[in-house]
Amino acid sequence: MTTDKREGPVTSRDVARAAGVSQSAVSRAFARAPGVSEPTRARILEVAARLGYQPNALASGLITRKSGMVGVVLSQLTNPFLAEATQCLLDALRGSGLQVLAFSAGNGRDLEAATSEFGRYRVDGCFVISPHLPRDTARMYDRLGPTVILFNRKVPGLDASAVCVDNISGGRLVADHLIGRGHRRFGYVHGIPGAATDSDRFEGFCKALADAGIPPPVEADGAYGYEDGANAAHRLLAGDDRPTALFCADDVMAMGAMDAARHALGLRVPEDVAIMGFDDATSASWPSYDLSTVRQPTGAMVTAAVEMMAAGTGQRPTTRTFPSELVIRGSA
Amino acid sequence: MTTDKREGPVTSRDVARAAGVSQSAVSRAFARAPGVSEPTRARILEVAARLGYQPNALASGLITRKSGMVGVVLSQLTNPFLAEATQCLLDALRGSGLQVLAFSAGNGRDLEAATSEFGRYRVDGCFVISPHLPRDTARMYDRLGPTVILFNRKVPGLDASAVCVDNISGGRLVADHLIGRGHRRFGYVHGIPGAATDSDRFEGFCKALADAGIPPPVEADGAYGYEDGANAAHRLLAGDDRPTALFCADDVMAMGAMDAARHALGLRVPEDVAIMGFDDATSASWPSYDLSTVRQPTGAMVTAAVEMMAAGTGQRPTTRTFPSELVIRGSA
DNA sequence: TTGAAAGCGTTACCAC
DNA sequence: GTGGTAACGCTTTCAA
Repeated sequence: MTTDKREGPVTSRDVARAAGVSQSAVSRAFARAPGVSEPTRARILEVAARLGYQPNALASGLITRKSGMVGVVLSQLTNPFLAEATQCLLDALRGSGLQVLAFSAGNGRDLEAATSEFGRYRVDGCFVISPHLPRDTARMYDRLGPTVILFNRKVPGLDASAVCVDNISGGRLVADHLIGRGHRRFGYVHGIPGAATDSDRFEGFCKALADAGIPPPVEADGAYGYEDGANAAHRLLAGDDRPTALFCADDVMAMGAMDAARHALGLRVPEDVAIMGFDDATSASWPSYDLSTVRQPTGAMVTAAVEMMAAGTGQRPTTRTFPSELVIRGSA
Repeated sequence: MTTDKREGPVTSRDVARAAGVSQSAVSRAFARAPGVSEPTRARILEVAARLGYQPNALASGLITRKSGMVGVVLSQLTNPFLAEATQCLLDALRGSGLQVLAFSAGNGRDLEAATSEFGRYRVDGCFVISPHLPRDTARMYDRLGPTVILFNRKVPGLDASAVCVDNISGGRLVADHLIGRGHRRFGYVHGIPGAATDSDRFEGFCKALADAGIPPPVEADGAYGYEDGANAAHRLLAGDDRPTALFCADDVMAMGAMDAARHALGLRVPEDVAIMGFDDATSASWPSYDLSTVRQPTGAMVTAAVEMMAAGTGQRPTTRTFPSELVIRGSA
């Protein structure tokens, strides 16, 4: 009837008083713990619902030393593949009952800041979906304690778990396909310098070229952005003896390159120049681009990542590598 | 030298012991609070750094009744505009020192779940970037307590703050432009049913048509996805007396419609059919689409949203509406 | 099955 | 300026 004098959210004590039981009983009722009879639990739950009681996750996290949150370092949501992967991870996490402390990291320094914040909030683990991953991240693992899982990034010297696609063989796949189509002069558009996603794809690509006795590709810098691909295409395709095929380290750059080739340079794709990307972002399949690319099995990777997290801290750090799959469309 | 017996993270007591001060002193040193001399603070900070101490945010949140976190309901990261807005919001929040508890909501029910989780974690406020926003959300505000800010969604009956673009005048802008270009037969592709973003744009569009004495558009259903736009184009542009101009409730559907028109139906854009979207997602400017659209001032909207959050709970709920701006490109 | 009591790691209010 | 001490709201023994 009369509202209590207490201000702020209702506590388990309030519920206890109203239900005529002890505070511990309320706690047990909500924890689904034994030690409370079914009738009392029912009454407690009912009273709690009437009062609008919600257990304070901060308090329970404090005492159990488990916050119930996992950190997620995300970045470049403007990149469709990264956005898709992030969405997929968040959805998968929903099912595990863990809350997500999100941290947007634009660069390496942000990643440091992320570890610090995650530490303060005592996250139970953390995922990193970032192409920027400097070596210093090793310290992250040490300082953080809980399980760290890297998405799409394997760092050899680092004591953290990771899921990633086989970038090296992905690069080979592209080269082999292009060679099979008769191409002999190649260009490669780099992703973020130092990222394994870039260097491995490049390595696999070059190795396959070398194996076939073909000269290495001309290179252009990039950082996984649309403009990077467009600029690279301008530079690489301007000359007279231009490459007949371009491999871009990700789909977005490939789309930029295609647009530049077609609309700025007046070249036909794939007749004048073949272009391939990496990721198989959904927009790669749109007819305007119809981009040949290498698919990353995002769903399986995310599932594995969440499983590894669930397996917990006890595990030795492991890297699960997923096979990359060639997706042939019209651009090459 | 010797590691302490304590397991788990180091606490302020540990630091206090090691620095030869009281635990309260450590607290004050970290809170930048007065009541601790500069020399002692320096020593405390140094010892803390050596020990790797980080204040437990759960504990401080418990006592201050401020978790330092804001909830963000996000959805459809696969939609470039939503992804951009989300990224923008997260970055803006970074600057305010607030952590982000992210919740991915695919539909209305998820939104309910979000309020519950946000409640448990005692978030200091929350943002909702979701096109799915059922009426029930009114209860959200009541149950949550802290400031709620809706992004891109105004709900008349609801006691929550919101930032959004002027969707009605945006719809008018599109109609007027198209009419000026001589179009007289129109089609409209709907977004998520019931969303203000859809109904307002539709309303403005129809009103302007009516004002010019032009019959209302033929309509097609959609839900802001690429496929929706493509399907709609198929349906709307199949007949003989097809519309000469299509207005899609967002850019992604417009791109789907363009692709279908061009590649499946063999129509030229804009010669055979003009197509316009809404949002001005970055990919709208890519030459493959070169899409005429209505820009939402994302940056300004996000800034305003964060400001409103900073202003705090004391404020009366307000809605800030931003002007929409026509962006003319090649598709219309 | 139940309740009392001891923390969890902070902040805030006291005296000194 | 400094150090005790009482909360914050919960989980978890431990007796009854």
